[in-house]
Amino acid sequence: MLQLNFIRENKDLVIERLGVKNFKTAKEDIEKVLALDNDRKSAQKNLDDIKTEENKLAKQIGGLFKEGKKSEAEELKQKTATLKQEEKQVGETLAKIEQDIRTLLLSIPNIPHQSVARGKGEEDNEVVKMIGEIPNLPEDALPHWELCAKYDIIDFNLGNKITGAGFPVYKNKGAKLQRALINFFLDEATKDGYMEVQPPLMVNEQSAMATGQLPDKEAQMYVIPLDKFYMIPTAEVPVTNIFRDTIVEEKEFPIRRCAYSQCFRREAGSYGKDVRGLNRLHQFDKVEIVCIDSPTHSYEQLEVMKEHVSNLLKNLGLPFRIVRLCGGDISFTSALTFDFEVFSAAQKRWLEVSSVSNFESYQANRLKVRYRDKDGKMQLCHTLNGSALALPRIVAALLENYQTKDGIIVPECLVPYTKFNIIN
RNA sequence: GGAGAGGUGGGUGAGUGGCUGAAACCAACAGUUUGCUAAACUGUCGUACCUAAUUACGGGUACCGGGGGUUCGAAUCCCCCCCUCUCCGCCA
Repeated sequence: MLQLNFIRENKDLVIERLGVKNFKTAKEDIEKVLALDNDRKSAQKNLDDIKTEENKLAKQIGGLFKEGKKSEAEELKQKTATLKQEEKQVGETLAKIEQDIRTLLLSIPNIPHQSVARGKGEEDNEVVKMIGEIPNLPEDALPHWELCAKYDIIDFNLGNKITGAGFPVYKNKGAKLQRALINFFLDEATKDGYMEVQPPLMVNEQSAMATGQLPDKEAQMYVIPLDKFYMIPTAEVPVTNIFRDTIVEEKEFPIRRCAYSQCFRREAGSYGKDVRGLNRLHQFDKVEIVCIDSPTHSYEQLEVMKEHVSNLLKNLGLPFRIVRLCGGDISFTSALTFDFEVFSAAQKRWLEVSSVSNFESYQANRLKVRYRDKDGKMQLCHTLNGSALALPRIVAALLENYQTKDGIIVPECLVPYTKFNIIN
């Protein structure tokens, strides 16, 4: 969430920038939260004064008891009764105000970076780069779901039986290809300085809150009701939460982590061609990279991460484009996001395979990840993350783009991992 | 799942109702000493919020796993929850 002090000092900017995100109630909400904060301050002062008085009296009473002046002590005790009542009242008022502030702050999205343009949605995103050649496939080229059946490498019907739609079973070379991609991505991330971690696949409420999945995206997660756990929609959640409530050293920057995890998403409201085959699944594999750095260096890190993702796609030989998300499409918690989309040549569609974002201090404020700056002051860190990469759509593009009449050619960089160079 | 023990500042660890925001030690930082290193000595050494002030000397409040209670007063007593350890049970 946004820092209240920042909002107070940059009120107009915040309102203007929230407008870019099409956040309708920006002006009211910001004014309301500042008004509530003023109320909070006076209530706080009030409460502190009452407590000061109580503390003084308590000391006096203690002293009187020691001197054996019982009756005087009893007299003072009477005085504390009214104070305690006041304290209770003011305390309740304060607690309510604080709760209101928190609820309101949680409902206000992050403000977008200066480079983020206004826009309604996907259609207003800006393509900033396009790399690679779009392959010329013959007219009878098959979409990946048909290739999966033809070579018996991914079985959607089997998954339907075992669990339901969106939970495919990978078989034979399909399963091996998955494993190869995961290892390739992890090795590349390690080479670029990301320490590998294996996080839990379920998280508690606090973790989901800290990275911003809760409260507003609860419907996108699978919930384990008995234990109040959430299946992770991305490794971003557990990996970023590694740093929750910690103070890191400036000399540790940039902190880089990578993790392979399976991701679980309910994808409520998706339909049609979007969910065909591997295009949108409820369970999928992904390697995630996470970075934590100081506010002065976070945007450099964003570039470094974009470079990492670009290199992966270049190695795989997939044509891709980098898209800067507009205000209408960027996520609630992000300040700046670049999507990477590969061209899936048989479907003739661009598929999002990575999303690289700088959250600035928005997540860090909930996470309480801080560092001490040069003046010894506590500062919130900036957090960033990106997919590197999400598997299913990569697989879809690989299958479609590399299909030949003899089978599907495996890109060179993967052969050391798959130990085969064609799927037939 | 059952029984017991325990959770204190960056770390170790003292503290069972007021003199404890918290001893001591270690680490860290600054300084003195020194040809250099080490040692020794001196000082600093939590966070958040409120308030005063305004670029610097303050005052107050809260926080000893989390929440609630008893009390004039709680790290200390009581209740609930979470976590860790030991033993038993179960199990990959």
